[in-house]
Parts: sequence; C-alpha cells; structure tokens
Amino acid sequence: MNRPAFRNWQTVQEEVLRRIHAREWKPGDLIPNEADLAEEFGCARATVNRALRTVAESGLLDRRRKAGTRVALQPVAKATIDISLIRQEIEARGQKYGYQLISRSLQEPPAQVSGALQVPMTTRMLHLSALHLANDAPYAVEDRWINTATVPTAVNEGFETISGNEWLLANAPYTHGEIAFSAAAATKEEARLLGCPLQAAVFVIDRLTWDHAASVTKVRLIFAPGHQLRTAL
Amino acid sequence: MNRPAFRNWQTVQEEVLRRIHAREWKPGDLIPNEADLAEEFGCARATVNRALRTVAESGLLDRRRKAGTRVALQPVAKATIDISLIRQEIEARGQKYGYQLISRSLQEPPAQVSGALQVPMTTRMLHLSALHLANDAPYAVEDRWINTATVPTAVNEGFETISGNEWLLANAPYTHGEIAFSAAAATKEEARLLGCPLQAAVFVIDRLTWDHAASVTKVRLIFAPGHQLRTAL
DNA sequence: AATGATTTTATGTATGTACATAATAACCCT
DNA sequence: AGGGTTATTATGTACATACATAAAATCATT
Repeated sequence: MNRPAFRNWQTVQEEVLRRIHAREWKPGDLIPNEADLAEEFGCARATVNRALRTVAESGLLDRRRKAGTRVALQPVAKATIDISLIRQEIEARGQKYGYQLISRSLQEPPAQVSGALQVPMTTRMLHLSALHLANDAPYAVEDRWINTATVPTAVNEGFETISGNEWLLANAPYTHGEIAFSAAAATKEEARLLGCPLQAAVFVIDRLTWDHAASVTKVRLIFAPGHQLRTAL
Repeated sequence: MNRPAFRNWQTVQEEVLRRIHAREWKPGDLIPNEADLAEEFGCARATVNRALRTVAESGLLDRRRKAGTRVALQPVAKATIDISLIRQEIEARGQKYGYQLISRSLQEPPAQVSGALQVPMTTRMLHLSALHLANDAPYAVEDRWINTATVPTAVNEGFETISGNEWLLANAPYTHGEIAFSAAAATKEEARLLGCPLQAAVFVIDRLTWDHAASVTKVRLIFAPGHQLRTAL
C-alpha cells in the first residue's frame, strides 16, 4: 500500500492537526523537522513550512530556529473577534438598523479622556452621544470623543444621520489602536437611553485609535443588557 | 535616484500599509496586480503575494481571483484575544496566583447545560466550582461542567490543587469551540465568593469546547468587578 | 570550570517556473 | 438581444534551489 499523498499545504495541515489531536504528537513533543516531513508526505519543504507556520499561528505549535518544532504545552487559544460597524452587525442579523444622535458639542474633555488621547486638558474636542437601534429597540449607546486636531474636518459634519463610527472609518484612517471589553453598571443617562433599570449590568467596549503618533478618537459603546459577543475558537 | 529596494515581504508589507494609510491607495481602489508590484519593488511575485496575503488577513485588503486586490471599503477591525490560563494571566502581571476548589460533584446538569453539551438530560456530569485569586484577592469564579462520557478520567481527579482549566488542557484535547463575552449581575453566590455587592456588574466569559462531535466542557468564568479584557487593534 | 569562538542545524525566506482555479470578459450563435 | 461557451487574467499554490538567521552544540582557550 502506497502512502497517501499530502500534496497541498491544507492537507498537510489537516494531517498535522490530526496527529496533534490524536496525541500521536503529544504536548511538549518535538516533531520531525520540515525536511523529514516533506519526504514523508511526498511534497516540498515549502509546503510543509506553510502548513506548520499556519498551525503555529493558531498557537498549537511552538517553532524555534535550530531547536525545532514542538507541540505547545499550553496552547493559548486565540479568539479572533471581528469588530465591524454596528450597522453591519445589526443588518447581518436581518434586523432594521436605526441611528439617533443624542448630542453633539465642542467641549473640554474630562481629564481621563484628554489623558488617554494625550491632548492638553484645555483643548476642546468634539463630543458625540448617539443611540444605535435594532428593530427600533435600543441596541447600544455610543459615547465618543474626536480629536479635532487630528481630524479637523469632523467639526463640519453634523452626525445627524451618520454615526461617528461610520464617518471616521471613511474619513479618518488609523494605524493602530487598543480595545477593551468590560462590564459596568448602567448610569442614569445610559439606563434612560437603553430603557433598562439603573445600575443594570451592561457590556462595554472601549476603543482608542491612533494615526501614527496622533490620537484619533476614543469611543465607549454601552450595549443593552443581555448583549453577547461571541466567536468561534 | 534609484528606487529603494523592497527585498523582503515585511518591507513590502510596510510599504503597502504606508500607501493605504497615506491614502495613495484609497478605500475601494483597485491596486496594481502582483506581477506589476513585484517589478516595481524589484522582488519576486511570491514575495508580494506573501505581503498582500498577510495584509488581507488583517482585513485591510480584499482579494479575489481575476478581479484583483482592492483596499477594503470598510476595514473590519480584527481583535485577536489570547485566551490563556488564568494562572498565567495573573502570573504574567507579577501577581501571586491562588486557587481554591469550592465544590466538586457528579450531578445531573440543568437543561441549559445538557442542551448546550448535547448530552441526555439524565446523564450525570462532573460539576466544579472554584475560585481563582490574585495576590490573595478574589479574581474570578469558575463554574464548570465536564462531560464525563468524553473525558472519563476526570472523575478520578480531585481538582483540589489543579484547576479544571489546567487539568483539561493537559488531559483532554479539543478540536474547536466557541466563546462568548458578556456582562451579568453577580448572583448571591458569586457576590459572596468575589467579595462584591449582590447584583454588581461582572464580566463573564462562557466557553464551550468540543473534540470532534463530542462535547468536552462548558465553563463560565465570572470576573471580579472592574475586570477588563484588553488587546491591541 | 568558565569563557569565548566556531560549527552545526532547523527554521525562515527569496526566487523562477509551472500549473491550478475562480471569476470576469469576450465571443459566438441563434 | 439573449444565452451559453470560450478565452483571458489575477490570484493561489507547488516545487527545487539557494541563502539567511537564530540558537543550540561543540570545540578551543584560558
């Protein structure tokens, strides 16, 4: 009986994953080197490399030059979360999206905000408060500060019909940022907008984006009670 | 003046990102094909391919055969969250990790659990309740159900000194799973264990893992108030 | 035994060529 | 003009080869 042909990197990857899951290669084990595997699988080393590299990216293998490739002892699960526009998120579920601007003003931000955006405390910034609705029900409150020094054109936009999220995506590029997930008790204002009890447990996403060294925006999304963020593992 | 040399895929990637951020290639734009870019950059097409593929994986480019590569109109930010062991999470912050088993019993799970794990309602499962501590302060409550049909050896483990998380990682492989983040109000028991007020807003992670078609475990992690899950964007 | 230089080795990547594949564009026939 | 077939094209990937690089292992020197 001839050995089966593992001629493309996906097939090789599947076989590697099978061996790991079947514990033929146990956690901590050093697996054969690429050249040997290539010979065994009847393919080029580049193909094995692509497969192993992909598996390593998922956290199941640890690779080091000269030391070789070993099965991760404590595979760190990597959950990738797609952060799309709230509008898309709602429409993807077949619901009707609604947007409502609550307030828009140029004002001095609280110290916490000016600090996070690394902007002088006396600099006025654009502050937006808005409500996102799904099938006419409150879905999330958006509380946003925009650095008008970085995005001066923002002051010319009313944000009555387009959310800060959407406008910025189209008009203000960013190079990097950070995002934080947490739980909080709904404030009076949040409870009023979301139509939920005061102090209700709400899911919160805080995001801060930068264009190189210049801060762009800081946004806090407060979701109606019961909201879940889910993803495959 | 000679053109600068973009001789490796990382450099090519940086240049591609630069052009996107500088809006030389605007959202929606079709960018030159790989062969042309390879010529421009003075490298092989495979190098350009690797660079573009990597950028596309981050969501900034959309690639389609024959249609070509274009800058994503609405770049979906992809946040990758590393889900490591709670012990590692705490130790990585230089804090002392503590673990305390609250209860361990074989019992019939509530319908919600047996349903999620796709196990008959009358099947008894291993139920664990435990507390994770950071510097002796409550950090998170772990509420776990283990499918003993899939992981029979779990009934021989006392879990007095090792958390379900850690034991399963070493003893029960999984092929896939799902994870959900949400906010909840602390129950009486959770509030007692975490030392927080009843109904306090707590951050919750629910995880469900499978080994092929067989469910392995369902775990709910309830974090002490104030907990944040943060990652780069 | 400790230190430093050197060799070895497994992964990492660049290249040119070849072919596969998907999706669009062009064409042809009625 | 419509509908179906064929050609074209950009990405996707396999392969053999070559060299780069990091890190472990070995050897040489003190």
